[in-house]
Amino acid sequence: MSQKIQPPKGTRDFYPADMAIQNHIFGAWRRVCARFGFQEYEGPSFEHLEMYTGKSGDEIVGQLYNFTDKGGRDIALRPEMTPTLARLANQLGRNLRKPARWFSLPRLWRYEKQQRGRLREFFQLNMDILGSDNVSADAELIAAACRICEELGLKSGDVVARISSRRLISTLLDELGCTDKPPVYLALDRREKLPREDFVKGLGEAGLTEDGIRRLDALFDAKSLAEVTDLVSSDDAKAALAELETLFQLLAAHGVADWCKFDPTVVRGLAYYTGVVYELFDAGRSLRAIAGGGRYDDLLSKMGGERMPAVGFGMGDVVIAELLKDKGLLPTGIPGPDLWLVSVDGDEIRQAAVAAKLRAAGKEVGFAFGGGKLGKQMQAAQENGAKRAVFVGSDRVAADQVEVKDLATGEQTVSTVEALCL
RNA sequence: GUGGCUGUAGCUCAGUUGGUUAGAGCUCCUGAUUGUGGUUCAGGAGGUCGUGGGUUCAAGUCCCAUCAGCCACCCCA
Repeated sequence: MSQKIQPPKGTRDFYPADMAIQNHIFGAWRRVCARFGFQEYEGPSFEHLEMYTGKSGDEIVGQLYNFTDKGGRDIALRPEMTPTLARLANQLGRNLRKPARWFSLPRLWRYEKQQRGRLREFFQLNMDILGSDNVSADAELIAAACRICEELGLKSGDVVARISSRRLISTLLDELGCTDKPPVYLALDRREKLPREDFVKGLGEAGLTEDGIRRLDALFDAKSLAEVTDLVSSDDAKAALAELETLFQLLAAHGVADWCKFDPTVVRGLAYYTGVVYELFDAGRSLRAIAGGGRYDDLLSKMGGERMPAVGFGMGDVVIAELLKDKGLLPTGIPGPDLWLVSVDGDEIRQAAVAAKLRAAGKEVGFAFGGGKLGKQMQAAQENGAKRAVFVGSDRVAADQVEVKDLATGEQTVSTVEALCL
């Protein structure tokens, strides 16, 4: 047993039953994307290493699967899709029809220690809208993320989209005289984890006064947008707040208000977010984030293109599958053919001919090789997930007839191959 | 990268204070059922106890290392 080669750490094997689950999730992703008018794109599964180091610095290399190819090029398996998307968009330049609504289902790789909901190889739905400043685009994506959860059988009480705004925090920090924002974002992101004094100290070093820290606390403790109104005074901050209010009106119009909640503590560690940010979690918070995203208006220009407002989110396949499993919402068994031929007289020539005729008519047909006892053939029909058994070569019916048994109900009827082709 | 827990048949697990041929359920195979599956009954196959080393008269049971899994931290694109 130990001699057998195991799959590499953090990877998964997909047996038919696993693929059925995978296809269940992918199917929901594709259906909702289609309903929202998104178009699918793809890119290479590996890119130049600098595409990732340029954005996040060299320490990112520790989390990449990278290598030098035979031509001496530094290559990395893609750990995320957004840089590839940005590259594609920048290549198109002005030929990109805006706003573009694009989605992709990339397989991604990250060299990380695996845990529940986090593997080294996984899939992630990416939905992005390029070229729209409008908050309607933000709403569109949040609504899509909620609809995907719904499509998979989850209820609004199972999942909550926690929504905040980088812009709101940023403009408030301007008001408070903050000179160095990135460290503040980091501190805010860990507000619940850091000891209080470290939190206060960190903010103080970033130029915040005691009064400023008090106002930040008030923002982070706010349970609704209304509570924030009194906390902001600058025009910029008021505009950011108004944008959030519009967002929630739009989300209500989309019919996903029950799924969404204003939560100022959502900051997201990623530096490139500039506006609305959100994360979807299971209500019990027992798992990692199901999805996360936001507005990143400056990213494409930073990657060498022209300014291009953009919004997007990513939803991994691992966490959502865990949640569906916990909720008992995963399909069981393997998908089988509609029909399973059972040869009564052992005439495999005739069986093959019947199968060919049915298949030509578009029917799904399987059968056991080499015939065998009817009990065995019936068992094979069941094990292969067939819905109906078709007895071919029965002497109980006319030569051109077959007996058809519904495996779920046990009901058996007489028919003909021609009738089954319809 | 740091810390903790775990690793026994294909799967889920039980194995007393270290002591004769390592157990159960499920799965699988065969038969009851030579024209019909899912139920039931009977029988059978399948582990040297993750791997390597050490302690001991004796180790699945103790110690070390290593690999793998789980959990937390870190990180989270």
